Amino acid sequence: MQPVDRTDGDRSFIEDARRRQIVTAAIAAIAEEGYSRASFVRIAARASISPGLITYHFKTKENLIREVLGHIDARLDRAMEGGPEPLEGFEDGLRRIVTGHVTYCASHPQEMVARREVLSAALPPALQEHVARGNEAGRAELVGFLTEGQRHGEFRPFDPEVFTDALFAALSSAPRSVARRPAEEHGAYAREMADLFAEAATGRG
Amino acid sequence: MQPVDRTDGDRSFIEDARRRQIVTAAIAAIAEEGYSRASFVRIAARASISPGLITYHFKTKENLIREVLGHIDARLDRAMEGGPEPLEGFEDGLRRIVTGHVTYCASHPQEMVARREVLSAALPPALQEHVARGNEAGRAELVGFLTEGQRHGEFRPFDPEVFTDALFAALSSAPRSVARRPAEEHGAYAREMADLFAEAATGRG
Amino acid sequence: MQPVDRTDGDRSFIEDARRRQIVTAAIAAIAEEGYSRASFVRIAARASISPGLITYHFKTKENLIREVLGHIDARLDRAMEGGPEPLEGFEDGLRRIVTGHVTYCASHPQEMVARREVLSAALPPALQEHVARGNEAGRAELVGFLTEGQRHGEFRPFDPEVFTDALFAALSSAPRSVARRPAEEHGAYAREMADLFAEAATGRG
Amino acid sequence: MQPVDRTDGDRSFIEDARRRQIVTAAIAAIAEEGYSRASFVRIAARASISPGLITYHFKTKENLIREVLGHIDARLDRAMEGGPEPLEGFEDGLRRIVTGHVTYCASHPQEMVARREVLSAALPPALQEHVARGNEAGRAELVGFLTEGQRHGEFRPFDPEVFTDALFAALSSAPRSVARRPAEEHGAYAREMADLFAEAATGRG
DNA sequence: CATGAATGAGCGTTCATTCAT
DNA sequence: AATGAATGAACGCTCATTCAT
Repeated sequence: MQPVDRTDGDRSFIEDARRRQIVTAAIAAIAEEGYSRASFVRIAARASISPGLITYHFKTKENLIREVLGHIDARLDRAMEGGPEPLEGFEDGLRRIVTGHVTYCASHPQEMVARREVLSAALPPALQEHVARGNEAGRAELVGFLTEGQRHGEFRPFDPEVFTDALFAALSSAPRSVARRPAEEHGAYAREMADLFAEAATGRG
Repeated sequence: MQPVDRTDGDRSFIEDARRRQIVTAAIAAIAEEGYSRASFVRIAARASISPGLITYHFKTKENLIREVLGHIDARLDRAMEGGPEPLEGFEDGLRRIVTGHVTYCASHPQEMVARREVLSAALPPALQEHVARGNEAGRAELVGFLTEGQRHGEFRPFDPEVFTDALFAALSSAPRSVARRPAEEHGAYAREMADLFAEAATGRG
Repeated sequence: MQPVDRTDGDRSFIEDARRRQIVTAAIAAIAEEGYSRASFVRIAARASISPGLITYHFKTKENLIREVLGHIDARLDRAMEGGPEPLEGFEDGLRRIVTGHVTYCASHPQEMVARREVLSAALPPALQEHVARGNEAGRAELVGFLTEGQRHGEFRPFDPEVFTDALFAALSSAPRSVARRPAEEHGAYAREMADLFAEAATGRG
Repeated sequence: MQPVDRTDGDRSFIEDARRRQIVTAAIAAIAEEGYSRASFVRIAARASISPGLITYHFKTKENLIREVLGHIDARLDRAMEGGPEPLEGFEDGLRRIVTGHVTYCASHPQEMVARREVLSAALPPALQEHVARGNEAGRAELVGFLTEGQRHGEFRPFDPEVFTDALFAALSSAPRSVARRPAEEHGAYAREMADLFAEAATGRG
C-alpha cells in the first residue's frame, strides 16, 4: 500500500513513470474495451504488471480515473489555448474553439474516446461532482464568451445557455464522429463544424 | 420451462403484458438508478416479480435492453411524426424535428433519460451494432432531408453529415439539459434550440 | 441478491433452513479456525454451498455475524433463565448465574468459543456498538442485582461495578477454561467458580 | 541483503535500536488501531521506515508479534516483582499481584491494550502455542503460590486452578476496565479488585 | 542496512443466469 | 407461467512478503 498520498512534487522518478504507464494503459483499456470493462485486471494486463500495483500507486479506482481525466484534460487544455495569433474577433474565437477541439479529437482519438467513455459512465458520487464542477466551469466560461460577443454586436441575441448546450453536445460527440471518417477529411470536418456554429451564432449567412 | 423469445406474432396476451411490465420497470430502474445499477434483481423488485422471470421472458439481458430501446424509440418515433398540419417548408420541418424531440424529452423525461443512459453505456457488441444500425437509419433520413432542403435552395450548402452529427448530439443531450431547467422554460428552450439549428441551416439571420 | 430484508415472520421454510445451516457453519468455522479465518469461502465450504449464497441470504458479513451472536445469545439466555425452583436468596442467585453460565459453556462449547472469538475480534463499528449496548445491558442488570443484595445485607459493601468486571471477565473466559478440563470435572468446576464469587460477595467464609 | 533473526547476542547496536523502534511502533499501532489493522505498512509509517525493513529485521510477522509480547511481558514482569518491602503474608502477596497488575494497566495503558489485542486475536498456531506456554508458566507460578498459602492456613481450601482462571481473566480484562474509568479512580479500583480476590481466597470477611 | 516497488493470494460483495419446484 | 434459491466468475481492495537497487 502506498504509505502516503504524495503530491506531485515529491514523487520519485520511478513512481512517476509507473503512474504515467498505468494512466496510459487505463486510457487504452477504456477507449478500446469501454469503461465498464476497464477493470484493474485488464488495465494491469495491458501494462504487464499485477493488479495490486495499481492500488499501490493510486489507492482507489476513483483516484486512478481522476488522474486519467486530469491527464487528458491537461493536454486538451494546453492544445485548446490556441495558436499564438491574436483573435480577430468573437467569431474567430468561436471557430477556434470548435476547430481546436475537433482537431484534437482527430489527433488524439484514444484519449478523447476514453474521456467520452468516462464522462458518460456511472462514476462514484465524489467523482461525479468533481466532473460536474469542471463542466460547470467550462460552461460558464463559454457562456461568458458568447454574452460578450453579443454585447459587441458580433453575435445575434440567442440564449447563450442553450447555445452552450448544443455546442458542448457536439464537441462531446466529436471523438465518435471523427472516428467514423478517414483522416484526410478531419480538417474539412473541423471547418464545417466551425461554420455551422459560426452561422448559428452570427446569423450572417 | 420453455425457451422463449418468440417472435411478436405468437405471444400470448399474458406474455405480452408481462413483457411490457418488465420493460417499464427496467426503464424506471435505468432512469432512476443508472444503467449500471439496473440489475435484474432491482428491475424485478420494481415489477414485484422474481428475477428469474426476466430471463424467462427475455432470455438475456441484451434482449431486454434491446426491447427497452425498441419500446422507447417506437413511442418517440410516433411522437416525432409531427402534427397533422402540413409542413410549410424545409425550415419548418427542421424546426419541428428539434421542438418535437425537445418537447418529448420534457414530457417523457424518464424514458429519455433511460435512453441516454443505455446509449452511452458499454453494451455488448451485438447490441452495440444493433444500436449503430438504428442510428445509421435515423442519420440517413436526416441527411436526406437536409440534402433535399439544399436542393430546394432553402438550406445553405453545408455538409449534411456534419450538420447531422451536431444535431444528433444536441438532441441526445437534450434530456439532461431539459432536466436542469424548470418546466415552464421548456417551451422556450425548444424554440431557442430550433432557432439555433434553423439559423445554422439557412444562414438567413 | 436477497431482494428484501425480510423480518423473521415471512421467511420461507427453505430460507429459514438455509440461514440456520449457514449460521451453524459460521459458528463451527469461527470456533475451530478463529474469527479472522472464518471467511465466506471457508464457511461456505463447511456448508457445502457457494460463497455467493451467504451474501444472498445475509446481504453482508456484518449481518451474518449479528445473526450468529443473536442465535448464540438467544440460546444462552434461555438456558440462563434458570430452573423453575424459586431463588433462596441473593447468594443463591449469584451462584446460579455462575453455574448456569459455566455449565452452558461445558455443554455448548463450540457456540461459546465462537462467541468469545467474535466478541474479542475487530468488528465493524456498527456491530461493535450493538455488542457494547448488549454488554452494557447485561452489566447494568448484574450491578443492580448486586446492589440489591447489599441493601438486603446479604452481600458485603464492595463496589458492584468492580465485582461485575471481575465476574464478567471470569465468565467470558469460561469457554477456554472449561475446554482445558475433562468433561467429568465440569460440574465441580462450576461449583468451585460459584464458591469463589459467593465468597467474594458475602465474605462469610 | 542478509537473512536475519539472529539471537540476542550477536546483534549490532544499530540493529537492536531498530528492533526496539519497530516494536514500539507496532505496540502503538496495535493499541490505537487494533490488531487486525496493524499491518506492516501502518507500523512502518509510524516508525517512518519502509515496510520491507520490518521483514528484514523480523523475517515474519509472527516473529514481530512474538517480540512485541516479549517486550511487554518483560516490562510487566519487572514491574510485578513488587516493591522492596518484604511480604507480610500470602494475602499481602495476593493483593500485591492484583494491585501491581491493575496499577501497571493504569500507568502503561498502551502496552496493556496492545497485549490484550494480541492475546485475543487469531494468531498463527506456532505463536498461539508460544503464548500458551507462557500462560502456563504464569499459571503454574500462581497455582503454586495459592497452594502454599493454603498449606500455611492463610487461604481457604478452594481449587487453585479455578481461582487462577478467575484471577487471570480479571487481570486480562483490566486494561479495558481501567480505561473506562477516570484516572483518579484507578487507585481505588485496584484496591477494590484486590479486596475481592483477597476475600475470595481467605473467606475471612 | 535500508528502501519501496512489486507480487499474488485472499477478502466481501455483485450479478446475469440456471433450474428444481 | 412463475418462483427464488443457487452458482461461479468478476469486481476493487488489502496485505505479508520478496527483491532489485
